[in-house]
Amino acid sequence: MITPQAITPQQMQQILQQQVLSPQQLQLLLQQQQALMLQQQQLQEFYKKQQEDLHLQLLQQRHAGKPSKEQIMAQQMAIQQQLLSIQQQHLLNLQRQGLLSVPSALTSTLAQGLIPAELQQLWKETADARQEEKRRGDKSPSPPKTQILNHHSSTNGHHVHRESRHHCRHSNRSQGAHPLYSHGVCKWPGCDAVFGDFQSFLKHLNSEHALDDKSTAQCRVQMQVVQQLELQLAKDKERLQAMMAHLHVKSTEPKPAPQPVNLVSNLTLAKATIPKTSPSMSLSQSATAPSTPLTSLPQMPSVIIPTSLHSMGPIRKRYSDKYNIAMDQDIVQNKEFYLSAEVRPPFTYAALIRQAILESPEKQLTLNEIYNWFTRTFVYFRRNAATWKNAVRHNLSLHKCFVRVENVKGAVWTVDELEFQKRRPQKITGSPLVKNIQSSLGQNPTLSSLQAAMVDSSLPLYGSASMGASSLKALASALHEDMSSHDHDEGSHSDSSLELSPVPTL
DNA sequence: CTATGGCTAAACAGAC
DNA sequence: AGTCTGTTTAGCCATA
Repeated sequence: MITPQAITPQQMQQILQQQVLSPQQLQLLLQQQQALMLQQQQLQEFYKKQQEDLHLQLLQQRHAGKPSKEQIMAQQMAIQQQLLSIQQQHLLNLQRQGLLSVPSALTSTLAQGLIPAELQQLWKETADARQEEKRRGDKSPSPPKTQILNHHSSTNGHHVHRESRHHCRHSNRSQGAHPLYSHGVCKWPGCDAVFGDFQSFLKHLNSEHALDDKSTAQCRVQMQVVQQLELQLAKDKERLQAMMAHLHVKSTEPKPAPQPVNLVSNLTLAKATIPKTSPSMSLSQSATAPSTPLTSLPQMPSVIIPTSLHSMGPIRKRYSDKYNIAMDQDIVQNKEFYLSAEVRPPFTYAALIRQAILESPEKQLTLNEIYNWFTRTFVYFRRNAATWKNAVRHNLSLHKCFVRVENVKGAVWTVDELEFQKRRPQKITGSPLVKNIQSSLGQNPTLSSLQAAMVDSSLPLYGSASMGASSLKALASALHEDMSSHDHDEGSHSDSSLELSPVPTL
């Protein structure tokens, strides 16, 4: 996911730490980010609506006659293209709004930390964008885009600038052509100061938004926003290409595999709670219940980080024991996933064995029943039986927490919970999210792209707008962290992942 | 660097 | 004899 272009929240935080900014200034930046997120949400809503419309049309078609698969695909592609247009437009808006005043101000000295090459590139991009826009304005404005943008013009937020775009284009010639000035309002991010005439605006711009720490920081943030959006745009373009390619090369439609609910966040959540002694839900109970889409679980964040893949070999990081709430929730919630994907569950054998035993009505199982639980619950354990069965036996013998009880029918295994809790807790340090991604990508370089794709595909179909919002939210969260004290604990690292917006199921 | 935990492999024994 | 169950040891790796 993270390309060299993208800057992680941690890096962002680092950048911001170089600045001397007051909490108020940071607050301003945060507000700005939130406003941008709002815009992302608008995009998302619009897209969702398009999907709903499409769905409605499909239903009608179904009633009317046979649905044409080609038509559906074509419609989906049309929507994808519309989305791309919106994103492109959005990018242009952002570039113009947040960055165009920079060049004049920066000719004197470069702000600390800003690489000249970076700025040059930035200027070039913004200049290109401006030229592009001008050219388009001089010729004919593309009607579909305007239409699309008007589609959600009723939303609030002080960064809604679709109308101003129009206004700009017409008023630019007469009123000094400043993209930061529209409708008598200063369009510098987070400013919104009102001016009667263009001259007073210019005065304001030079005094309030001169080259200082604050403006530089805002500029940086805007750069990040633009970068994120560009990334997103690139991704959506790629997706569109894939869709088009798919339509040309008709292959068998791959069945979307169930995706795991974010385990990392679960664990983080679990850290703040007392370890439970019994499972909250038994697997047998959930087995009879109709399977619900995982994304519909309201309390669950939607970031999905698979820890290993089929034939990836053993993973070394196991989330063990202390996090058994997370564990049984993970197993229950990702039941379908574990049953369809040959993914090794990220728990130790000991934890799994305990889970198996505790799920049984009598809280005791024979060795064979434990085996059965493993194969029943995880596809992964339907292969290499000799290996994992040996490991199960080995664990049963090795750990004092497993107690063998002689029965009339033979022997059963039980769990000594006290002994189990005594075991040394596993600490998860740093940001679990990042660490997890890093470790999983780093373990097998040859599979990194596959894994990246897996992480990527965990995002909802067409959920690109929400993705943009997520990254922005992470950005905002980084800002937020910077505003609060720096002595955050382990748990706070996952805040951004926890706050990621739930994505719509299409 | 050391200790510890976890996984895999394997040898071995006893029961069935 | 072959399989299952259970115990133990050893080596490797990752992490604290």
